[in-house]
Amino acid sequence: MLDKTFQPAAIEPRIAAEWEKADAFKAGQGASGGRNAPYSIVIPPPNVTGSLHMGHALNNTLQDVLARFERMRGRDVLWQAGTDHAGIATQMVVERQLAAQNQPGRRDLGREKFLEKVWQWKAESGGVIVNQLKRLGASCDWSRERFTMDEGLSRAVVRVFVELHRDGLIYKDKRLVNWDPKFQTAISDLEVVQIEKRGTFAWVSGDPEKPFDDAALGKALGKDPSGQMYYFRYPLTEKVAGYAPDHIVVATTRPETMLGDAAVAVHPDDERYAPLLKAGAKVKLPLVGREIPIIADDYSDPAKGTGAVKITPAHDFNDFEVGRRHNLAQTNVLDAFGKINDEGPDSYQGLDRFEARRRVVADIHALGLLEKIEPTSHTVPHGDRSGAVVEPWLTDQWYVNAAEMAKPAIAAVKNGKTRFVPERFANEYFRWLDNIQPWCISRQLWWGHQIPAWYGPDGKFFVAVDEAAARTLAKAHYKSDVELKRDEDVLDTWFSSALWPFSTMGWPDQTGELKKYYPTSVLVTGFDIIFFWVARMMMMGEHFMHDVPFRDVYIHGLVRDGQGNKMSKTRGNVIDPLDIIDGISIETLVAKRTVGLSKEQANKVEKEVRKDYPSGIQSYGTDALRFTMAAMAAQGSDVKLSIDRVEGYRNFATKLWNASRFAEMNECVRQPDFDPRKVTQTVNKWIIGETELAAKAVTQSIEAYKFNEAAGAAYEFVWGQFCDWYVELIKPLLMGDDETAKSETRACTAWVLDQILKILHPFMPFITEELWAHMVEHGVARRTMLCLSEWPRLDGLVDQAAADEINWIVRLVSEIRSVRTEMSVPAGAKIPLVIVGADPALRACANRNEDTLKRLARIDAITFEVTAPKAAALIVTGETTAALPLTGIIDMGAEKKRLGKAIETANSDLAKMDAKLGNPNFLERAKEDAIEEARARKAELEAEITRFSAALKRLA
RNA sequence: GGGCACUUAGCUCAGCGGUAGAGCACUACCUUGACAUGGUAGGGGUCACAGGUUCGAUCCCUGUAGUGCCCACCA
Repeated sequence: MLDKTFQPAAIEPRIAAEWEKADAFKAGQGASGGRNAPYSIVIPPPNVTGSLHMGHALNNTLQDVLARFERMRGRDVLWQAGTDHAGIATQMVVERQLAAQNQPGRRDLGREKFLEKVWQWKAESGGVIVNQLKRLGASCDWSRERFTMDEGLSRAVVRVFVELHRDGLIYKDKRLVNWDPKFQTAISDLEVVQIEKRGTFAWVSGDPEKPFDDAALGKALGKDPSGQMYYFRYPLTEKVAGYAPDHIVVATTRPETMLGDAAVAVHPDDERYAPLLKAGAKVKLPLVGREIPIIADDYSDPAKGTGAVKITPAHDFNDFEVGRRHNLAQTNVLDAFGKINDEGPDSYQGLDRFEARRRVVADIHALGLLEKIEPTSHTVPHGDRSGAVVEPWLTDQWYVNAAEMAKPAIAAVKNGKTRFVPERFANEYFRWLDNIQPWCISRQLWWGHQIPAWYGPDGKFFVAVDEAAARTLAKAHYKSDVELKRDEDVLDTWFSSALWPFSTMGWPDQTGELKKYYPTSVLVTGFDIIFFWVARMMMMGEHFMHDVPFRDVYIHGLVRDGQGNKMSKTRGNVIDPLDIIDGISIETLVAKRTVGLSKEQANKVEKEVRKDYPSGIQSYGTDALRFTMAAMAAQGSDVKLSIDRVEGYRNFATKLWNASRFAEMNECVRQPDFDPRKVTQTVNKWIIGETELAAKAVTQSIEAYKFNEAAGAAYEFVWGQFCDWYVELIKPLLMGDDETAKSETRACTAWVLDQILKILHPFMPFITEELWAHMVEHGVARRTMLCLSEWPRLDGLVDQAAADEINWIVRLVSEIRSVRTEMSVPAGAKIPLVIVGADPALRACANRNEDTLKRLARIDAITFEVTAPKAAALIVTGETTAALPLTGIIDMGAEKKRLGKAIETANSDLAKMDAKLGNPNFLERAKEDAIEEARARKAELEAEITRFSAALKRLA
């Protein structure tokens, strides 16, 4: 027997173990033994350092819905699992751990020893995320789990690098990169986040009221030196005729970069500075003493600042270009840590860039060359991982010619080889690829794929798959053996991720998997990594596989909290999926949400948490969480997750559980020879037809990636049709003495329940698998697990006459109940029902369903009359008129009011129809259906009004 | 500065050229033999605003306002 309430915790581990034991998700099978077409998905590999968050829950629920659905449809499903080595993130985690354990740090250990530690960490803690994904019920083929740094994938990475280099698509270049001084590595454009800074301090030279002293300097440059615009006077080396001042004023938000200035640029047409250009004037760079030219360049915008702009080719992307045009020196004044290097004046060397900023401003002021300070608002680039302000820095790095590789990637989406769902994300994809910059792929880290380039003594490098091959190349070049040194840098983590769809399938070997499963069917991912990952997989896939990596790209939104806020640690609103699944006490929850926060933040968060969850979070189970995710995943919108919603779907699971208990108690046992086409009972014909419609709706919605509609259709059918009506309608049959009808109904209920379990399985795999297995006790032993059973393919089962009859009952019962409530008839009281003016067919129908009507509407006797009795409440549904004679019970006033209101509503609707049908244009131009519908509605309303009016008259 | 979305019930959101929907919340009644994590009935919306197209607009178009996101730039 099933327990009275559904306890997810009691069944989930057992079901998961059974799936695993049966190798249920292994690629190469399916509901029909994998004979059908392959269906493949590669998982967006979570960071190996990661732990499950709501984004994973959403992402993997959607993938799992697809995988389970297609597996049941008989497709040979490969859902490729694995994790990403996550360069910076992992290196950080391990470094932090070493520090926490007072062990020697990364640099003390040296590269080799440190990497050993990382691998050790990976072996011990790298499996967390995978186990958490399993708890979600993700039906990946776990036997094929891969890691971006395992041997095969590393081989693919090297191969790709060597070939792209050979083809000129990877090259080494010295140019400005986004340099992260905290991690001392280059990062790509995508890893830079812009953060808005707004200053407040203002000061103007020569104002005796406001001297610019140390205190003022502290205010201007205090904690965060961003947000202020500084105007410096650069003295001219000599007086220029036609130009009054003895200096030129330039503005900057990064004063320390002036140490590397190479010129001052003005617009060639800017008349203010024309004399300076004509005279070939120069300025003497303060603090440094270098003479630098005043140049003419279109880059200068006369409307911005003073119209004269300082040019620092080594520390600004625009200035770099200007410098190239004018052949200016690239003076790099910063070292890898963001400190002033030996190119700076002696007294500045070794100063941190922000400290140097203060000093430059103070020193310029001391020289009387500070003109003014204005508050400004500008965005400052930060490293997305480190949070540090990123510096444009001049170094040698490896680049991918992304513009070239983007061409086929763009074409593939343009010509429909790959389709974005929702479509509008294709535009974003194009917009980025159309303007793509070279992709900086080298990182000055240790954890990652080391770049396969070896340097000879003269700095010439040889790119090859391994050192032996490099040596061969070197020997050919130098005509002798020389010592080679491997490039120390590693590749951007996204470089290996970009190969994921084919590297996991064994490339560069020509494997059976590649042949069968590439291109993959669909990629399911969030919009935040369209550029990082999707676009790059497209480039690599097109280049190396000569085909797109996936047919469809389904883009889902972000998971936010119930109010639509981003989940964030400091806000304290991060909901852990496992807490919803397992439940968590309020004390533990508070502790968890406040860990690592400042005291002030922690207090605030604690207050919020205690308000939102006074008694913690109870255990709702995986199925409820998954169903919530699917039900909320409307295309193109974020998912706002509220616990209330999860609770509602947990209740749905309980409802399903109890409906199954009902079936069990009534010995509704699955019959192998049950044929849904051959049932005789109207109610059974009806529910079978409804089952077909529901199955079709769910199927079509999943096919269209409309997860919310699929979940909604299943929910409505199970609760609104099966539980609310079918189960109630069959009770008289199950308790009656017509044995034939009874046994048919039992078999039919079992059959419908089977279809329900199948339809719900992609969304709620645990409870459905459990119920499916449970039915074995009383029925025919299941030959397969539900996850490998066949998806319902139902057709031609809708019986319109049966549907009409059941709908008639449903309407009549609902109407009677409504009147009972309105007339304040006690819920338990049984009352008579009079059907008025029934024709033989209606009379037969009512007789057929006598027991049902009596039971559901609490009727004690049904009689037929030509006219409605006096002192009765009138009911009108469609063609049927019925009356509830409520002598002694009925409140005449209430009934009059009710009838009056009904007439009023009907009249107002009728007026609308009349207006519509009275409009000649409508009759002339509207579609035939619309006109027919309006006419039918008008007739219906008129009939209602007539009958209600008659009733009202009788009461008066 | 450029682009893209969004604005529908108290809240969170679906939907759609032709009677406005769900979940939660709310009100009343009900422990009836699956289920109180339940049942029954109900209240609640000029579908942001203004124009236009159309026989007909919550839906299509234009504009306005507000909100969110992405990209770029900053002297």
